[in-house]
Amino acid sequence: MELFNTLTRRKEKFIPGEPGRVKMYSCGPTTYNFIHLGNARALVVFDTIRRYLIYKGYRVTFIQNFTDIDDKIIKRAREENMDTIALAAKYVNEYFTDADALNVMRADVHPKVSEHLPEIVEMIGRLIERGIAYTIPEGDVYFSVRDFPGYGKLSGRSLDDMLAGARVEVDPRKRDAMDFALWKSAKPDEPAWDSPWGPGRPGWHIECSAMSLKYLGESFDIHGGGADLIFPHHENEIAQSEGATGKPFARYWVHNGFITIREEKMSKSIGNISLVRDLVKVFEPAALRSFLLSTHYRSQLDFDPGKMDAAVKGVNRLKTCLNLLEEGLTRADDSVGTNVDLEKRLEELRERFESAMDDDFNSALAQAVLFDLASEINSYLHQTAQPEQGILLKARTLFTAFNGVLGVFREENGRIVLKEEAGSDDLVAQLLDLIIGVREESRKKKDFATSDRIRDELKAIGIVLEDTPQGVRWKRN
RNA sequence: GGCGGCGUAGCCAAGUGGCUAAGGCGACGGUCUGCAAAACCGUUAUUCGGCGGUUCAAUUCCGCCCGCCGCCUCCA
Repeated sequence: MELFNTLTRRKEKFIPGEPGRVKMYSCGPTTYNFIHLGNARALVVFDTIRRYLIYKGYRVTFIQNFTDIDDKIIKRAREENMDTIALAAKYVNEYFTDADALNVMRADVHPKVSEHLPEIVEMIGRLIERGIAYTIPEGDVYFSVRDFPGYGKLSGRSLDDMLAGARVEVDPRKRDAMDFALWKSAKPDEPAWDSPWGPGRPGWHIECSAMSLKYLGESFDIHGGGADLIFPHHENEIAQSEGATGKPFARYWVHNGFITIREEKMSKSIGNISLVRDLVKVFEPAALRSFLLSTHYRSQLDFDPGKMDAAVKGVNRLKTCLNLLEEGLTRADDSVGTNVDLEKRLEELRERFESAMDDDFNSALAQAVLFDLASEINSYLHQTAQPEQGILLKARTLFTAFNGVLGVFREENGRIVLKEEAGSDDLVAQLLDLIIGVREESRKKKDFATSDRIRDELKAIGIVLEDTPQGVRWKRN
């Protein structure tokens, strides 16, 4: 298995620090709002990577933090006249609603900054002791980039380059313009925590260093996040962690590309931020997830409602296949001879899927294999009146295995579930049975005017009827 | 200014120094159907932005040019 490592800027063979075990950390959201499509991409990308590692048999420990202490939260809380912790807690809950909708697995631990102040303070103290952080009279603590030799190694730039291109006004209290805050002293009405340097709050970057250290140790395998985090966030994390422990931090750095909306950068000023909350009202999560995985994770991905059509249709094709497969199983026979040819092709599909994912998690190619599997299944079912049970079960197992990695469809007890919502289903089903029965009578009498009218009008309210040799099928559109 | 990416069929999107350039959507023809739908079968890039170079051979490597985009500031 190979993955692209931002640190070395090339694909590398993946060798975990401990055989059979993978420790990974991904930067989670700052909880001051609902998550948007860009957050969703990062979530889905790292969830898929994690799922594939599990598929490969690794024991994976996955940590994703919540930044629940932050300037943006303070600002938002003021606007809403809320307590910062309460506001952050609210959006942590909202986060789970959206992440669950996207079929993103929960992390093993979702640590919050607010619950790790002692660890953070401890780490800052260590950096001061080691002489790579310093305090100023106001109570702020800064990291001294000149005292950490490797600064810039992740983003591939030198301190001098950065200074030349710096656009921010330099705080004269810093020793170097690139020094960044580890601890910010509190202004009068800001939330504050005690520390040896006075009341204040942690800087943005130190939390990930402190929490990854606590849950994964000094060195771990994969650290991920959006490409925008490479600098300064991840660069600073490396400086803090390696500065404090003297050990190499994460071995592999994985970054996902950005999402644009209709070819435009997603930003507040353009006003084109797409919230997951709104998107799932329009598109089913399976289609969103399929869309997010239809491009390689490092590439930029353009979201356009029009482009979602292909994803929606594609997912429908997969769903139809799953339904045909289940139907095929009801008329399958276990006494028919084995289909050696198909069995061989299924095995080839598994190999193709794995080599796609082994190659820097090429989910676009992996999805193509899933579509090929659907074609194989449909084709077999089409040409076989009496399908063989064993091969169908194998095909279903394979489909489920692929889906288990891509996470397109929800699964319960190892089986894919397609029903999006329950509820009134029983009544709807009964009414439809009734209507379909009446329509069948018209069809028998060749009263096609009536039968077509029923079909057309059902279609208008979102119910599609399909007449098949196995009877009438209906589905919601 | 510094760093990086991209340009493959109508759209989205993989990919490879030489073997039929994946897959999805769309379109077209056929099978099935009372008609549809779904599914199946087939067609849809002699060609991979342009120009040069390396090579027996380049879409794939190198150079230049054109076009597009991202990061360098809070941001997934």
